[in-house]
Amino acid sequence: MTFSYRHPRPALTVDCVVFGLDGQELRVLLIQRNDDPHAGSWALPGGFVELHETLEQAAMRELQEETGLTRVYLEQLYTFGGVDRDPRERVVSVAYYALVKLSDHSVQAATDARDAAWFDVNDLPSLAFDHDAIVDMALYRLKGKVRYQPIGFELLAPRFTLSQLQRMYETILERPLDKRNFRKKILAMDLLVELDEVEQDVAHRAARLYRFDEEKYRRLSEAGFDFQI
Amino acid sequence: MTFSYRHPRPALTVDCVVFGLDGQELRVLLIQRNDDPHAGSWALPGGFVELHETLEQAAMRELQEETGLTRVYLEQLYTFGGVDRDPRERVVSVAYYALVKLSDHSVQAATDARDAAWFDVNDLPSLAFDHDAIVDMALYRLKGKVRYQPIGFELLAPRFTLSQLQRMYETILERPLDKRNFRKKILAMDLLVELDEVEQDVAHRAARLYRFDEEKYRRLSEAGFDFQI
DNA sequence: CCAAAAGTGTTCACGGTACACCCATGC
DNA sequence: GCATGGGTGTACCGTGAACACTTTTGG
Repeated sequence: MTFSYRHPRPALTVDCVVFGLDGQELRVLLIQRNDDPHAGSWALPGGFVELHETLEQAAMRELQEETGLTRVYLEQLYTFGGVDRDPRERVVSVAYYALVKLSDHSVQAATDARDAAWFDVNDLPSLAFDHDAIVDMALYRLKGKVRYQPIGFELLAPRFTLSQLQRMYETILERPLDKRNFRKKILAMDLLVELDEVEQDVAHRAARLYRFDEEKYRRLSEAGFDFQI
Repeated sequence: MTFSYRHPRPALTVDCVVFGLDGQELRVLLIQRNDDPHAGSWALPGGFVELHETLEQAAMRELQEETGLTRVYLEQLYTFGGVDRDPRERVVSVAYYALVKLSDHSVQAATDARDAAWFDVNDLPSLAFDHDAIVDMALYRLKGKVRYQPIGFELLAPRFTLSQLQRMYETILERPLDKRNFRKKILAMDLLVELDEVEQDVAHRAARLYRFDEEKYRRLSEAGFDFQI
């Protein structure tokens, strides 16, 4: 079966840059291509947009199919429309970036998938198509956005220590932050809820756990509050 | 002649939100649709992406064809992929926003075009498709971006007074700025070149003219300088 | 001489930054 | 008892915000 149109059309795809935080490293989830072009190369998960689904739904579906991931934080990044992005034909791709909690078991499974793997963002293989440029832009966006929107929490477990939170910012921003100033500032925003729990199984004084109060953040930001690291 | 594909494809279009500054008003350029759907409605200029052109080239071409505009500042905004955006079939649209100098003669011509007109951004007719949402997002982006990137100059004549510059920011940000603080801050950035000219034909003390030093801005921002209003 | 906008400095409050030591825990 | 990170306060400085009068020019 074929589909005919009066004018030629570009193919439309979505591609996802999935970020995860592994200790002190920011990682990106890549899949290994089975088919040409670029068979064997690493590439971003993604695929063709179906007629019945929105772009975001397409991105979610491809992530699920190719990496097993569900319920990730997803945000549109940019649409790449270079004429020669794909050697076969004209393909326009709407790129998304996603933030996932590597503490989730669902992600652990994907990590073991034979054709999907996490790579240190500073040590990526060269990627198929223009996917290097897409990753670069995603990283740039993440670095910018994490400072004035509380999206970084999407990379952490629901309960975290202040040190983990600080390490997350240091990793993404690629610069050290002062411990006392960081705690003063983040606690002054009054968006963290101090839990009655501490870290377990650490070989030193156990740190207090906190969670991010999303509900309160929503209320405050509607009232004009500006998150800022 | 028809074009056939093994899988169905969404149509791909570009739409442009063109902003211009007319004294104290921020305006948007709209065109009146000749054909159904929404014949007679006002809509954003835009149209189908051809295979041989990039998305940005498509946006430029449509602007030229429908409004006569050339050499505008153009930036990708967002890609709208709702399933029912267009009643005829699935259409995905890459939206751009543009900033133009209403002082340009080329723009004056477009203003007179029988089916293109400038509207006060706070008094728009209801628009075809989801174009209201596109304008809303463009406005939101403009308000955010103008504060930390010197794109506002794209709305002014090449030579401008400090009062005109301040009015531009007040119009976009929709809040008054303090004259002395504004001048102190903008001059401290040292990105304006004081010209040996003053305003002409005004019924009061003539103001000094300045121009924006793009070259210097480029150099400084590569060195990490942050523009900020 | 009057109307209209141009042009110009100082003070204060607040937030960012720099900086070092004691504490709790597990081994 | 020692190694490891957890947890805490103060002083200084620079930037943002508030604020009012004199000057220039054309009509």
